[in-house]
This record gives sequence, C-alpha cells and structure tokens, in this order.
Amino acid sequence: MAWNFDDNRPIYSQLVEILETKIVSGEYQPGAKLPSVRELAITAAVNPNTMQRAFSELEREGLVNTNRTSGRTVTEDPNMLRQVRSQLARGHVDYFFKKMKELGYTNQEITSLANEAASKEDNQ
Amino acid sequence: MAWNFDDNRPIYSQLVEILETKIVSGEYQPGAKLPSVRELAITAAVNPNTMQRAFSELEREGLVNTNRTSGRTVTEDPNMLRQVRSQLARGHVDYFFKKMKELGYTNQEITSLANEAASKEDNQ
DNA sequence: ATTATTGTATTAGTAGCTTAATACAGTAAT
DNA sequence: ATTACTGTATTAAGCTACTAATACAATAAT
Repeated sequence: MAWNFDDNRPIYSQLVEILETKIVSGEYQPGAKLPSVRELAITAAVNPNTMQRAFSELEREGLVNTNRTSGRTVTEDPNMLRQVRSQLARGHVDYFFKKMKELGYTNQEITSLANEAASKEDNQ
Repeated sequence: MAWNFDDNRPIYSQLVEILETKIVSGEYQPGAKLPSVRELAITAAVNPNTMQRAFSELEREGLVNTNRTSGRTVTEDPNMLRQVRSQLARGHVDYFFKKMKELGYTNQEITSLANEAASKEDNQ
C-alpha cells in the first residue's frame, strides 16, 4: 500500500487511515515493532510532527502500544484487529451505498455494478 | 439531499460534489433556473464567496450555464448529464473496491457484503 | 560511561480555506 | 426612470494544517 495523499484532506488524517489499514490487513503484524516516527516520516515524505500526530490517534484507539524509549508495537489483541477491520469495511459499504443512492441508483443497479466490477478485475 | 459537511475537506469542494449530484440525479431539472449564489449560500449556511467558488467549477465543467444578470441554469444536454452521472458512479465503485482490497477482502467477499447490504436496506 | 535512538514538546513561519464587508456593472421588474 | 436582483471582484482578518528547526528525557546498545 502506497503513501499517496490527495490534496483535499489533512495529511495527518490520511496517515491515520493508511496506518490503520496496514495494521488490520496484516501488513504490520500483531505485536510487531513499528518503524520510528522519524523513519516513517521519511518514508511517507511528511514532517515528523505530522506523523506523530497520526500516531497519537492510533494510540488513543488502542491499535498500537507506545513505549516511550523503545518505540511502538502493533496491538496483539486479535479481537480488536478483527473488530476495527470490520468497522472500516462496514463504513466503506455504507458510504458506497449512500453515494450511489444519492446519484439515483437502485439497490439492484448497485449490486449489478458491483458484481460486474468484481468479475472484470483480477481475481482475488 | 442535505447540506452536511465533514470537517476534513474544504467546503467548496464538497459543495461541488453535492451540486453535481443534485444536477445529475435530477433534483435540479435540466434547463431549470438555479437559486442565486446568495440564496444558496444562505441555504447551505456558507459564505457567498465559497458558493461562488463552487459554481466556478461547475461552470468550467459545463454542467451549468451562466447569464451574468439573469442567473444560472442547469445544462439541457442529456448526454452530458448521463456521462457525468456514470463517471461519478464509476468513481464510487472503483474507490469502494480499492479500499476493500486494501483491507484484505476478496472480490467474492466484497460482492457478498454488497448483496447483503442491498437486501437489508429499504427497497429501491 | 558514552553514544545513539526513542517518543515528545515547543516555537516560528508559510499557505490555503473561510468568513466578512463592500463595491460594481448589467438587466429584469416595477 | 427607479428599484431590486444578478454574477463578480476585492480587501482584510482569523483559523487550521503543515513544515522546519530545535530541544529534552529516557533507554537500548556499545
């Protein structure tokens, strides 16, 4: 997953979303040590303060644990990981339907488009 | 469709999205006269300058026509309306799949969730 | 013990978004 | 002709996000 940002949203909140996704999808394994704030800031090409701000949010959610001098680790609680993953997915589904209905699409048309898109893309 | 904004994106760009949706979904009919900038600014509870900025974008896209002293009208070109509607829908579908795959969902899981959501919501 | 690395905090400057308050020119309505 | 309404432009102020440049305390590594 790439570190691409769109200009229309604050970077720190996009960082939160990206880091959450990397964690719950397993790209960062449960219990694994995360790169340091400075290191990740370089990787993502953002200011360390901005990365720090994103991590404050992840810390608040409980997805990461912080040891002041030895760095951060991903939570090892599998229930939390599953739950956050489901929440994020649910949010995407709801948002998708909300937007499509605003455009005037019916449930049937929406699922047809989804099935069509799934069959056209690379499998898995 | 309501005039609700989230804090994480510029209001003018959210206005563009809302106005586009109202137009291509038919809430604002083809050829119809639109409320004035000042009037819409009051309705949406934003500054007239912000609403003006949004309309500049719609004007640039060709979705509305501007008569300097008599106001704005929705385009009467049905092809343009259909095309923009499809573009917006396609964007939502693509974004939905992109985000779900980042979370580690397969095509099959994605379409299952979509079908499930469609059957649970109010029909149509 | 010394060094390097960790998270964290602070201060300053820049840029963009939004609001506010006007103002102007053209036209429709009266 | 006067009035009201149209889109449009300008200037100023306030706020937030972001970057930059440091600094400090705690700990791991040497």
